[in-house]
Amino acid sequence: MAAVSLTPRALYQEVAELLRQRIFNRELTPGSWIDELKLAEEYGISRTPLREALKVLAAEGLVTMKVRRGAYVTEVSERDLTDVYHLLALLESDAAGVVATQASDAQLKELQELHRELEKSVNNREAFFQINERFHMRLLDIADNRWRDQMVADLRKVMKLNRHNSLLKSGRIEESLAEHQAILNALLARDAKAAGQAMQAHFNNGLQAAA
Amino acid sequence: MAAVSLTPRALYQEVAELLRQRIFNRELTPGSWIDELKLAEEYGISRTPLREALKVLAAEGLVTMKVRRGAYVTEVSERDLTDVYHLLALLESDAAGVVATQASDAQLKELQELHRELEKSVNNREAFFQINERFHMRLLDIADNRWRDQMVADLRKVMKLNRHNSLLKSGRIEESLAEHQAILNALLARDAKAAGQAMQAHFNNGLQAAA
DNA sequence: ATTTATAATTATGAATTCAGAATTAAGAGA
DNA sequence: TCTCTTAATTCTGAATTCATAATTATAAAT
Repeated sequence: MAAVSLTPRALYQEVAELLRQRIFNRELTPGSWIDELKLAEEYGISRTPLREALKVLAAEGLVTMKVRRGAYVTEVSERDLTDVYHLLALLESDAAGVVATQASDAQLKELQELHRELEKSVNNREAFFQINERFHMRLLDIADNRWRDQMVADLRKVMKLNRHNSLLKSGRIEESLAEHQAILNALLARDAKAAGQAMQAHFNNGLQAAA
Repeated sequence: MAAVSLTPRALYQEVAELLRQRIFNRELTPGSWIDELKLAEEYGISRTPLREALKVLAAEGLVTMKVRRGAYVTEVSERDLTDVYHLLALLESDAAGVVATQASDAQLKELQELHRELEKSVNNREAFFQINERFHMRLLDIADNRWRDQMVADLRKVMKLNRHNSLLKSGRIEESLAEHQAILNALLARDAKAAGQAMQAHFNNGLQAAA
């Protein structure tokens, strides 16, 4: 049985994804030059789709194009990280507020269920991290604004450029869980303001822990 | 004297800008197919840089790529406009809060000066519109977060896809001026919360007027 | 040995060419 | 006349080729 993709992506998109992974894995490090010829040969493709992929990554901010000098992996400063984190907090807090007022009871139940799973995985850092991610994603999903989703996705990519991108330090699991509880409580109470504030607090604590 | 650009942009960027203009001018209307061959010939270039430009526009959301079917000007629904407007309000309100706390006195003076110019142009719709734009831009500039600037720029491009993108209906000039006064007052008082709320109110009124 | 000028190499940017998918047109049969 | 099949055409996606800018290497001169 052939494994044909259900929605066949264009080659340049596949390549863009491969490059993203290499950037996040630090195989391609911030500031380093991207050798088109080498990569094209490595992937067994021509430079054309590779160059198209680079343009997409440039639009995402992962790569910086210099005229007649090629593409470089973007270097993010501490300042950039602070700025991006600020925006993520803003967007997700807003999403929490929206969810508090507009989510269906069933959707809130879903989040409640995710939170229960989160509680069960306090002793498994990896699982906790994953479920935490799913909670945030599901919240955004319920808030249902594709433009915000796109922005959050892009900002998260930029965060991942940083070496210390783990917003969840090991010692923070207990605190993080408590903060999630506060968010959930506000959502269940359908208190938009409290939900936004709880999410903002969650992010503020995360940043302090990361610094 | 040759008019050589100081920072020579790549051809695909020039083309991207030309296409943006054509999209905003509704020469290329939402939903319509973009004929690569015709445009390349029209601009006297090959399809290569044109296709790269299309990928950039796709990343911006102005254009939608369909595999093996080419590029289409993105159609924005009423829902999209509401969602985008919501985010613009969120981002600019946040910027106002930041400016209230972090701007220098000189920077606040600048905004005050812009507001005075705004007051002087209540009888000139076009001038009012332009100065209004400058006020918002300068505010974002002072808030000084390049990632937010990029997001706002992209969101504004999407808003411009809509036929009724004038956020400033003729009858709204007086109200708009009053709202700006409220924003400025909060900034001068260095009241971040009030500044954010005033900006939010400004946007809320704008949307109602546009609907 | 160091510096400057020139040649060779390398890499980007863009045009051209090629392969194949999608669409349209043409034609055969009911 | 209408429908289904097949051929021709068109267009996208990708490889290849070409021109030139940028860099590196070489050589000459002081």
